[in-house]
Amino acid sequence: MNALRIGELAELTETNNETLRFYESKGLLPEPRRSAAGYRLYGQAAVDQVRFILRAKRMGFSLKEISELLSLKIDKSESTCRDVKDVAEQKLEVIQGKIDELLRMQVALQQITAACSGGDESAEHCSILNALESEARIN
Amino acid sequence: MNALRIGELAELTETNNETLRFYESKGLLPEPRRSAAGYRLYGQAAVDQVRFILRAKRMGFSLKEISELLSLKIDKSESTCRDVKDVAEQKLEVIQGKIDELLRMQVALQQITAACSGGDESAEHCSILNALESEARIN
DNA sequence: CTTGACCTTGTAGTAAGCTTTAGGCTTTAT
DNA sequence: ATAAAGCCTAAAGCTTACTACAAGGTCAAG
Repeated sequence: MNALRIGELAELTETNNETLRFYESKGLLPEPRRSAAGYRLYGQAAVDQVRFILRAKRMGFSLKEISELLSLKIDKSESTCRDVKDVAEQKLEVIQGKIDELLRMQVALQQITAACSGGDESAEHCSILNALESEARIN
Repeated sequence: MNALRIGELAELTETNNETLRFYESKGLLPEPRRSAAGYRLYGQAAVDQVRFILRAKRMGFSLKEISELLSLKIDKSESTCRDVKDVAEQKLEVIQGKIDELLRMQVALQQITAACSGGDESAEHCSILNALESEARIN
């Protein structure tokens, strides 16, 4: 018997009932079959699909993008490998841009914190504040 | 006379009037002086501060985090050099965490896109979809 | 002296991604 | 048998970061 109720699915996938119902309402999860009492009953496919959604989310895909990915998955035979790769490569570019900017800010902050004594004296002349205040470009 | 009106500040910083007023309302920008008619008038400091905000935002800091960064700048005499350095170091940790997370996402996506032919064939066997679908941990 | 661009305030709307609340059945454990 | 735990729906609420009115005042050009 592998019929899961929503709470069990939630636990297995480390989400919660409300989020699962929300995903269903957004079309990210198909409407499951119901018990006599109207309880949602899920099988393994639902577990897989929720995990798919969560993995994609961790990759930085929005729910909208995920439903695009899911429709590629469903339409498998309709879409090409190229379609799928394009979506992923676009994501990679965005990620690279964010990394670059963070690295630049990191270097800048490291430089100014290195120049700071970090002592008990008033921050009046603290080099970090001076650096943030001044025109001195941080990147 | 380097007094800028809000539209000029917006243009210089590539934002818009509404966003600048919104930032002011959130305390990210100080209340500027006003002309006789009540128009906001800004100087160079405002240009710098808006650019600071936008840079920090591009780095992935939320507006709330940015206002913390800015408060370092403002509380000068209240705090010691150490206080300031502590906050800056905390921010560095946040930055490092974001970088790490993005790097993990990047590696995972690179691996699966590398394995994908990206060709015109049906996505039936696309390795990206398989990777996302399968139990196989991507990160 | 009026047209149009630009400014003011305040309020409301938007989008994403949930979370909470309310009121009411169902199932399970004691 | 009854109470706790779990499920149901519908709708409202929340947070972030804007964006868009509405109704009006100001200013430079022609």
